[in-house]
Amino acid sequence: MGLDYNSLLNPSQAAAVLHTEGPCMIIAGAGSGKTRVLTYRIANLLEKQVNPFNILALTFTNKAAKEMRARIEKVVGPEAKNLWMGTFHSIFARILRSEADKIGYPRSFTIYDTQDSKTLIGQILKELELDDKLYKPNMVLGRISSAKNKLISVQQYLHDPVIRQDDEAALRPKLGVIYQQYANRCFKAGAMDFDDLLYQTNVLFKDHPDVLNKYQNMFRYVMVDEYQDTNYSQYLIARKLAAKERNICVVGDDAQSIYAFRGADIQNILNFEKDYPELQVFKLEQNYRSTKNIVWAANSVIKNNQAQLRKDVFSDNEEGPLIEVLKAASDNEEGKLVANSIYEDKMNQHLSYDDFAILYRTNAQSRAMEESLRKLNIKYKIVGGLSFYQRKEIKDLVAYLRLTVNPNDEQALRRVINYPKRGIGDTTLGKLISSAEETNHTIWEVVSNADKFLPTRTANPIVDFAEKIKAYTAVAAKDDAFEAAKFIAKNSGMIEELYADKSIEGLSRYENIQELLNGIKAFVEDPERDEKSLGAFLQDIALVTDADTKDAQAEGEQVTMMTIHSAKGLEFRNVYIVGMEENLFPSQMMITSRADLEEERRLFYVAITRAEKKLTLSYATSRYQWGNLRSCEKSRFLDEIDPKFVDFKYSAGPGPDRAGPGESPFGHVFERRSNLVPPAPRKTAATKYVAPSDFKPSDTSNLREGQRVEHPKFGFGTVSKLETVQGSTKAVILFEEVGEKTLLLSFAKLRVH
DNA sequence: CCGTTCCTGTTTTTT
DNA sequence: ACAGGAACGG
Repeated sequence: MGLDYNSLLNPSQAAAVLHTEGPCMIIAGAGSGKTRVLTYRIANLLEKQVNPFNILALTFTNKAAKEMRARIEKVVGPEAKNLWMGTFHSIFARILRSEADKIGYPRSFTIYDTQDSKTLIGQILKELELDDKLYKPNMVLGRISSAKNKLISVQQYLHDPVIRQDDEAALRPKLGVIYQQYANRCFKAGAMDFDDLLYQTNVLFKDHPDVLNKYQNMFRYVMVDEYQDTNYSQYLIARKLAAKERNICVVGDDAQSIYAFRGADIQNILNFEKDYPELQVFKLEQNYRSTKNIVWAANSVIKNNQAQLRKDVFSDNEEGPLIEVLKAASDNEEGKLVANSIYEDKMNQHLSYDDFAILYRTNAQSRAMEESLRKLNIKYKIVGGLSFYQRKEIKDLVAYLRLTVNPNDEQALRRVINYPKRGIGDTTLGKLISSAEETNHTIWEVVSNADKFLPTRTANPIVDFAEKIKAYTAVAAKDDAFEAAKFIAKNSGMIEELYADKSIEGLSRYENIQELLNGIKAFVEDPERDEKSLGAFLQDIALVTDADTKDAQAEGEQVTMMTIHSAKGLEFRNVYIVGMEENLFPSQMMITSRADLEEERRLFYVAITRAEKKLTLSYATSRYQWGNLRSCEKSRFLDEIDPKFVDFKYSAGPGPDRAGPGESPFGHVFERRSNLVPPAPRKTAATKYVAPSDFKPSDTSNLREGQRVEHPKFGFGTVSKLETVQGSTKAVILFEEVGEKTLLLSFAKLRVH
């Protein structure tokens, strides 16, 4: 065919595409045609008669992989189907599956999702009788996860003096023991968590050079997308695979690194330069996506970060409108302003709702937006949040399927051993578990031989259950995934149970099960799948996220709503970034260290650069949080945008607010004084105290006993006692609603009346 | 063993 | 506000 890359691409893009042999790094600014370059680069390799089976392309999401494969197919035809393309997790899950026996796992190992992991950790904490105030499953899992991502084994963890000191200093000396237990239990259950998929791949490659050799010969060309978001474990896999041919190409943008919390390490970019001194670097700096104003605004924000590679992103597009900033009195009003703005822009400029996206920092923010959009009859879809596969009824059926494929799967077994109810309660389960511990058997071994461990009376239902599962396993061995799942759904009694529930929720649960079965049917009927077993299906869905599925079933025009994290790699004509407030964006958890704050700023940069034509930012001066109203300050990030590119629009209030960004650091103080902006309605003002949005603490240094004060949380009260100990003053205050409280004046926010 | 009520923590992001 | 877990009574 002979593609003329020089006419299809700009000079730096073309250079990156034409470089095929040896290591290369492409620094790709936002909107600089990165996917285009990757697509043509692969097309170029195929044109040079490289076998598609010899090309490995690792992407960040399944969706990105799917998209790229489709684009390559358009250029080179059906050959594209044979490329190895997918996320690190899905590609190496597939490889681990075929090599499982070499590292002692069953071929049909289960993949534990985050919930499974947390539940298991909770169980271990209970068994070890540890204080769950000190050891929070979330935090423990985070610690284990980061150890695995740095390839620290259980043994290393237990013996490393630095780690031990850290844990002891944090008053959590048992973390190593928990890690050990957790790893043991996963192994016994034939289960890997997300991090294991990478960790065990490293183990496999390290302990079995012959296996590594096989894949080195297979993947003669390795490409890694979103390289700035890889962790050490991923970095090492890529490096090992490419060690022989050294044909490795990584693509990334340090300014868009937003997954440090998950172990991503910018260090990997620097490591890369050390590992491959002969490295060729290509910089893509022209942004084709956004208007000049958007690109300039984004640049002015990211300039505030210290840690970054030098890069000059520019745009030759039109200048476009200024960045609009909306100020609202409450989260609900923010929703209204955004919904109205979307409606107006759509009508005035004849756009489709598909052209709009609303981005936020946390999933919880979607609610206020949803309500406002519904009121204006604007259709929307939410990407992310809890996915289809996280619904209770789906997890229940999937647990049956998992158990069928891998009876040792402890979390699946616990989930369904008494669902539908069959008289196996907590006490019995407890006995089963302790029997398993004592006799060093897996729980399944005890369950399937329950009559040997328990009196007949309690053993009977358990034996029946085990027989059922064995029967399912037999069915799954000879039938495809759909036939097996259909049989299991019926035979387990789940269908019957859900069908009997005629409530609205019950109906939807029933429909969800049908939908899952339909999904399995589609999986089995897909002509491009070579394996149609239940095990293959489970492997597939374990790594599918909501962001991957939802988009496929796009129905009509819809506004898209999602977190900024899930918006990565996407683009929309008009973008709204909502909740631009201190402690929300940047998140409260991220403002204590410079590195964290810089990651938040990169996140803001990612958000800004999603927009093609128009960007709107919004914030609210008060917001419901945990059921009560809090007042909020506007985000420091708003002040970081060069004011030249910003147009401030306020919803209401005393004319234009003159305290523009950058001009007055005290802007918000004046804003709060305006009583013309009413706070959101206080529904329960009579019974429950709500802090007014203009609450401002007074100076309490002259506080006297008997004075009446107001507290943002406790409401009104009277000072009954004051005492000073070691320079700090304590006040005992009798509140009208919550009774007596002792507060430290230096911390308490009090308003004197 | 099962169902109810009460209490708790949750909201940072995801493969 | 809300869900999920613990505690308690039947």
